[in-house]
Amino acid sequence: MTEQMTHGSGPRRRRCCQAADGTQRQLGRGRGALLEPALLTALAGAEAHGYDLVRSIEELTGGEVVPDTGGLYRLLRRLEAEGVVTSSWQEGESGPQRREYRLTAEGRTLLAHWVVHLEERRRALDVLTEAARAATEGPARPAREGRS
Amino acid sequence: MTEQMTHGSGPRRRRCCQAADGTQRQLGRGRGALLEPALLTALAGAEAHGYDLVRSIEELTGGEVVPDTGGLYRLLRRLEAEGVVTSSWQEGESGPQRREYRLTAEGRTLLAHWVVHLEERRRALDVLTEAARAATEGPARPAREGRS
DNA sequence: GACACTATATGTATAAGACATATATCTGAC
DNA sequence: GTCAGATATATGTCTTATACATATAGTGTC
Repeated sequence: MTEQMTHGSGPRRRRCCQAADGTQRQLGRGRGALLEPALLTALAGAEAHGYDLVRSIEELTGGEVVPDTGGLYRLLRRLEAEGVVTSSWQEGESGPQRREYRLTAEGRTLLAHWVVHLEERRRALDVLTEAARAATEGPARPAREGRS
Repeated sequence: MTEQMTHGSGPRRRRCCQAADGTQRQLGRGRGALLEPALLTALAGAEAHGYDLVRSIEELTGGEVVPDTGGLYRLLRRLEAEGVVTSSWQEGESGPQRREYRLTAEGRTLLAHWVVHLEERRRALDVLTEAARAATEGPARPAREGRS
C-alpha cells in the first residue's frame, strides 16, 4: 500500500525547549513576536531609555522575552522613523549619553491595536495549548477514514 | 534640557492590526511561531497529508494561523529530515498523488516539549496583555525619577 | 592600567515567512 | 473537447526579525 520514504536524515536540530544532540538552540524565533508590544507597553508607563527597556521588557514578559540589545536599539529607531516614539538625548548628565524615548499619540494608538491582537493570540494560544496537551496526554490515535 | 530628535520620517509601515497608509501588512511575523506546534498537534490526532493540514491547523488556532502551503510543505520536509515525522506516498488512489505524514515517537516527545513551552508563553502573554490593556485604558503617565 | 558596568550602536549570518509560480490529476460545466 | 476550478505537492525568491559578535565611550573601583 504505502512506500516508505525518508527525505534524508539531516542534522538533528531542535528549535525550542530541548536539544537531542546537545545543541540547545532554544528558539521559537523571538519567543512569539512579543518584543514590540512589550516595548510599547513599557514605554506607555513611563519614558525610558533603551538600556532600561531591556530589563523592563524582561519583567513584563516574565522572563520570556530577553531582548538582544542590538535588536532593541534597531527596533527603537525603526519605531521612531515610523512616528511611534520620539527620542531626545539627555544632556548635562554624568555617565555615557542616554537617549530617552517617549510614546507618541500614534504610538498609543498602535498599542491599542496590539491589545486587540494580543487578545486574539491569547485565545488562539489557549485553544492550541489545550489541544496539544490533550494530544500528548491521551494517546488516542484513531485511524483516518478514506479520502475527503 | 533636551534636544529634540527625529531619525527620519521614513515610510509609515505598520505591522499587525492596522494600516495608517492603507498598506495593510498584517503580520506579527507568523502570528507568534505557532505553526510547528499546531502542525504537530494536528498530526498527533491522526496521520494526514499536507493539504489537509492547512485546514486543520487553521481550525486548531481559531483562524490565527493560516499556513502558506509552500512553507508548510517545506516545514514538513524539514521535520522529516529531523526524524519528527515520516511520510509515504499513497498509491492506488485516484486524484493527484498524496503524501501521508505520521508523527514518530520522537515527534511526540517534541510535542510534549512544545506543550511546556506553550504554557510558558501563555503565561507571558497573559501578563503582557493585561499590562498592555491597563496601559491603554489608564492614561496614567507618572514621571521618571532620576538616574538608576 | 585593568576591569566591570552603563549605554548606544553596527556588522553579519541565519532562517521563518510571504508571495508568486510551476506541476499534475480529477471533476463538472459548457 | 476544453475550460475552469478544486485538490495536491513543490520550488524560487525576497524581505525581515532575530541571534550573536563586536565597537565605541564614559564612569567608578581596585
